[in-house]
Amino acid sequence: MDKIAAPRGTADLFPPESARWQALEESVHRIARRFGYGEIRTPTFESTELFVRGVGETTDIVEKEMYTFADKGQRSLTLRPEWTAPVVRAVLEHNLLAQGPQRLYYIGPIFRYERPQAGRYREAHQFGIECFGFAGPEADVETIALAHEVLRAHGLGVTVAINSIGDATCRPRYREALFAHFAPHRDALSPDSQRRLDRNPLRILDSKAPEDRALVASAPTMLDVLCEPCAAHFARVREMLGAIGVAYRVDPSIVRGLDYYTRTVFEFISDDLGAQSTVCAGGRYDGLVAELGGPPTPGVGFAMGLERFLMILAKRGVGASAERRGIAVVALGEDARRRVVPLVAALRRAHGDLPVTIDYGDGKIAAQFKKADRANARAAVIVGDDEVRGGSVVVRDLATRVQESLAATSDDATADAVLHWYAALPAAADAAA
RNA sequence: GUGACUGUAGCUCAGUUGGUUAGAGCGCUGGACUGUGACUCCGGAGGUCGCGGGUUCGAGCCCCGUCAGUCACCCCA
Repeated sequence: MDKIAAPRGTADLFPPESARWQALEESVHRIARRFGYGEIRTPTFESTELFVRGVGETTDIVEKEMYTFADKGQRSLTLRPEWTAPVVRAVLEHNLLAQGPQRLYYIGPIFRYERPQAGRYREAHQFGIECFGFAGPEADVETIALAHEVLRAHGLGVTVAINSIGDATCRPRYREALFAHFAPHRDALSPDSQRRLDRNPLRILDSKAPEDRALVASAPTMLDVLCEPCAAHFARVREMLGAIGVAYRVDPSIVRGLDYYTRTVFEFISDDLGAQSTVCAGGRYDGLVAELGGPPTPGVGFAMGLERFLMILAKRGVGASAERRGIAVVALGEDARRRVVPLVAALRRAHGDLPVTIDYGDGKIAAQFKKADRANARAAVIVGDDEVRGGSVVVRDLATRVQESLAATSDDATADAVLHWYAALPAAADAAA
């Protein structure tokens, strides 16, 4: 087969699926704006160095998942595997922090070289926010509240799982405590966890291996070891989440994979996603801005996987029914078709919002009605030989099958008459009943 | 990167222990009905059986490779 297919782990998008994406994107823009966030767009590729420093040299993303290439000038570039590092880079490059705290959101693709499976693709799309300049727990809560609102706005009742992974003071202590707990039982751990023990003992906590379960359950939790400022911060986060009515559950096994997180981390999890159950995840990253060469600046944010979100909505059948809307122009014969072109233009000009379609083919009237019906048009405007001769158009309500004849004069006047008639139609739901 | 399962029409799928011109439903299209969507009836188009190799007198079916999809691991949105 010499047909070229889309690369592995990528997908084409077209109607009616693309309409679901548009609806989600619009709602996400609206909600971010409502929280006072402004959109940031950054290049699709960046210097490889940005991700190595920003995400962490020993993370899986950097070690094996990046699309890295050399351009013709021998620069090493990488397709964006995540948004936080590029956003920080842009904020620093344009010195936005000089103007005070920044609330930014983004929506767009990321690229990771992974084996595709449910909810995982090589090109995926994320919506997320980054809030810079607020060290207090209010910013953590606002971030969680925004994510919560996006999910809630689409009818998902969700509980956020939260944890604190401490800061530079207490996290090293916790690593030691974990190591001390697991090391004596090294041989009893799963092979993966034996490896984690040396590289990053925190990762053992979310192991799925059954042989690890008992040891994980008896392990000390981060919350036992938190330094006093971190403990106070976490307590305030919990208190305020309760105050704004966001349901949460403390889950000490949440550790997050990227190096830059500090203190609060959280995940929104869904049962509808199979093994990739996280639809949205984030946390605080107070060290990242300085790490990338900026002034020490606290930050907190999240990333939401749009494919995963849409997957949940599809599974729940949310937003499945499209309403009947718009006008299909039916022209019978070449003469009528020619004369109807200006009328179609006038209809589209007159009312920017209604879809106006026309079939330029030679199909007979029954076929054209069928197409209009399938396309979910509400009304048809019919022009045939009789109408051309008599100076009229027939307008038909496709929901009730009731039709009438309107006088046709100038194209603009006819368009007005048609739209006036359309505006008076009963609601589609009533019409169907 | 590891493992399992699956690739037949636009879609969903049949296809007997390997055996003539590969089928169905839906969709598309023409007609019955020469200007009205449903239903019914009759006709038509649409397939290099993912691709490459092998075994065989003969492969959609068996074997190997490869590409892709699906699911899980690792990891992550």
